[in-house]
Amino acid sequence: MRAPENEPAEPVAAVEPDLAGEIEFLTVRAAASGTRLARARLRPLGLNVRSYSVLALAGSGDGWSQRAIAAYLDLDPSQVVSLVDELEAKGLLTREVDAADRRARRVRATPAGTDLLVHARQAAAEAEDEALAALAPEERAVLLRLLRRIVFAED
Amino acid sequence: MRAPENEPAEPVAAVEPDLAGEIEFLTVRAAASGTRLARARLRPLGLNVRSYSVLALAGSGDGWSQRAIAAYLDLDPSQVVSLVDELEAKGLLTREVDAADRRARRVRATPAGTDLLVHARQAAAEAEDEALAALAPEERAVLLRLLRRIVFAED
DNA sequence: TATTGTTATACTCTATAACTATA
DNA sequence: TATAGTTATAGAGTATAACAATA
Repeated sequence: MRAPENEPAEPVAAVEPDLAGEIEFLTVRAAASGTRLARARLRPLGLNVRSYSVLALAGSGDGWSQRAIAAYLDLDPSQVVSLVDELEAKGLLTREVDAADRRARRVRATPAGTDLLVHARQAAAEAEDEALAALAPEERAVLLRLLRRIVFAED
Repeated sequence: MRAPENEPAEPVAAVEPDLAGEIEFLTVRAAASGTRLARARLRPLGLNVRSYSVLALAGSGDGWSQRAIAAYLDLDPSQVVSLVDELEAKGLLTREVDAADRRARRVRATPAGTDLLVHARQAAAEAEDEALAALAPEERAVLLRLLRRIVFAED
């Protein structure tokens, strides 16, 4: 699967493929396979990757606004609405008007949501471990640091 | 954008968010923003990220089969059909029956496709450079090597 | 029997625009 | 005038199943 069987013995290409040398290409592939693994393990819990992410935020802090969730997850605020709707309908989180700013809604996990989150985090961790099986712990730490730099432009 | 404005002063969470510590989460975010940058730069050329990838393979080697393209790009073979259809209709590549295996089609870039590919590769390189602006060249090399290990399970 | 390409379908994810209620 | 949430819609990406031609 990693290489085509029909690579020519003597290349005559005017342009080399070199996609394997493009970080963008590899990042997209890594993200896709990681998402696939995570999705498979979260499905039995009734979650997908995005609803898991929202639930994880709802289960932390003291009530995220939907705007803050959208910013943190790099989603459009309109996408957060349906994710929160879905989780609220399942009784996994609550959405309450913020007394200090009545435009905003504070999203918090319910006890049931917190319980599910424990299992979901375990599932996500297993998926990550499987996706990164080729890397030693120190290498994973390096990767984590580099990705943080890209995503949050920090360090 | 990187952090919510309403992080509590004194956290009371039963479960920490910690998504920023999950490589899966960061990889998906990095892939999404990289794709966004690449898409914006490829659009004026009439390409999206996936049609660019297929064209890049068609412009290299001596005629990839659609099956090999699917395996290399981690796409379902049925998805390759419509991508090749689209590029063929634009005259950017040809699809010919393989004489040695009449089930297979050999996909090759036309001169017009090769010309466009030169500009598309430049556009992709610019998008990558923008996406990785936070990293020094040596760090990009490290990232590249780690991603290759994950995606191709090699090294 | 197995594989290549194909068609079809449904679902998930992403991008935009417009609207409402509050500030 | 700007911001938080909402609704609606369209497009891109992904997953599956079934089929014809060929091996």
